[in-house]
Amino acid sequence: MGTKERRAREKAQLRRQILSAARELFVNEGYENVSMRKIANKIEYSPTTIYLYFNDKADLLDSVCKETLLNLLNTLEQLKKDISDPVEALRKSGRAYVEFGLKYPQDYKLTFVMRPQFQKGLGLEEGSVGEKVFNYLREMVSECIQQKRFRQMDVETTGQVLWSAVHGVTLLLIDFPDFPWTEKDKLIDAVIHTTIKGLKT
Amino acid sequence: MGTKERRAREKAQLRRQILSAARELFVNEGYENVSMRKIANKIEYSPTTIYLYFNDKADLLDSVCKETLLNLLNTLEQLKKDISDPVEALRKSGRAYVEFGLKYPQDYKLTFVMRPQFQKGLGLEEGSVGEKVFNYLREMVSECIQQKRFRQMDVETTGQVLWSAVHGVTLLLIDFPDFPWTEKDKLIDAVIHTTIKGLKT
DNA sequence: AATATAATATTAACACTGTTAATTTAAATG
DNA sequence: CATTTAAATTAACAGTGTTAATATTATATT
Repeated sequence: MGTKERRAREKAQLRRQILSAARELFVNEGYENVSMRKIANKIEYSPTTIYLYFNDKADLLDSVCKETLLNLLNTLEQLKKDISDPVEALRKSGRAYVEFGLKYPQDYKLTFVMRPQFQKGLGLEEGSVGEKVFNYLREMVSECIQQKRFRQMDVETTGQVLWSAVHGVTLLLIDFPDFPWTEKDKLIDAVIHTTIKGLKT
Repeated sequence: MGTKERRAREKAQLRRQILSAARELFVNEGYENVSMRKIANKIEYSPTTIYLYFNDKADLLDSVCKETLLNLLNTLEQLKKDISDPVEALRKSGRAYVEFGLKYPQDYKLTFVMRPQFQKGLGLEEGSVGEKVFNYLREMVSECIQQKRFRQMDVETTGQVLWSAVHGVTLLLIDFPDFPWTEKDKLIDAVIHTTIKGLKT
């Protein structure tokens, strides 16, 4: 009686196939310039088939973004293991965050800029992957404050300040590639260093 | 013989009319959701008339953004006059920048996020308004460094760090309005304060 | 094995989109 | 009034997201 399971597996597989085609197109050509028909062509199905697996184009975007966040979360949690000093861990995490954004610039913009524009519910709800990412940040910050390495500002605000800094530099580097930036690595380090210095006791 | 001038005036006026209709629609409904036909309806002309005044939709976006930048520049330069202390001026400018973004969130996103996506040339070229805005930042930062109020980092990097911080917090507040942010003013102050503290000697 | 049932995929259609080319209307000049 | 020039319009094209109705395929039942 494994037919049902097999069908479910097959369905899930096509779903993934659609998702990966969508991601590739979104990333390469931009969300706006990708049509359902293009995605359908890529997977060699009719356009309407997609609607059997996703509600609409925004839902497709949602699912792509969810994957991106999971990806980011994994990257960050890999990193935490090897570092004991909380400030150093935060520094490295900040770097990893920005580098992730620059490695997958379109994914990053899709997730943190486009998605909120199309899907009002911000994707940081209870239990969401987005929330997990922010919780990761919370924990690290909390550690720094508890160990009195940071001045006694509340965890939330401190975390949000850090997020602002890395989010800002990531987007600027993505959106204005032709701007005469300081050497990229130097700038990223300067942003993180400055912010952390500003947070210290 | 003033007919020629009158015609030119009329032409300029219609141009402005199109521009302001476009801005209003872009801002209220989002660039993507505004069609040329919608703009045309609003000004009670046929859609194709717009093409006599602008190359295409992206050009329209460009012109709207240029106005926004001019608006921002004015806001900032107003402010500079009344403040002698350069660090204080920078702090106030940062605040004004973020507040400008929050006051016209759609304009801000249009200018600093959407536009670069649609129009590759970043709008910060020689002589552009965008360049003027960044020059404003350069000058203030330069003052702070010369007066040894900031540590001796190069002006470019320092400016870019500041821009990252204010850009980041502005966009986060715009894009995730439902996130449990620290009280808004407190967060903005924290971002600016932290960054400036991190830059000090 | 043939048939009924359910799951899956497709075709056709709707009301839109940005943009171009050809045409009409209006204004200014001779 | 006639002619030239400028401005605005209509018609059209190829494309969009999405829905409803239809066809096809695979499973379950007799």
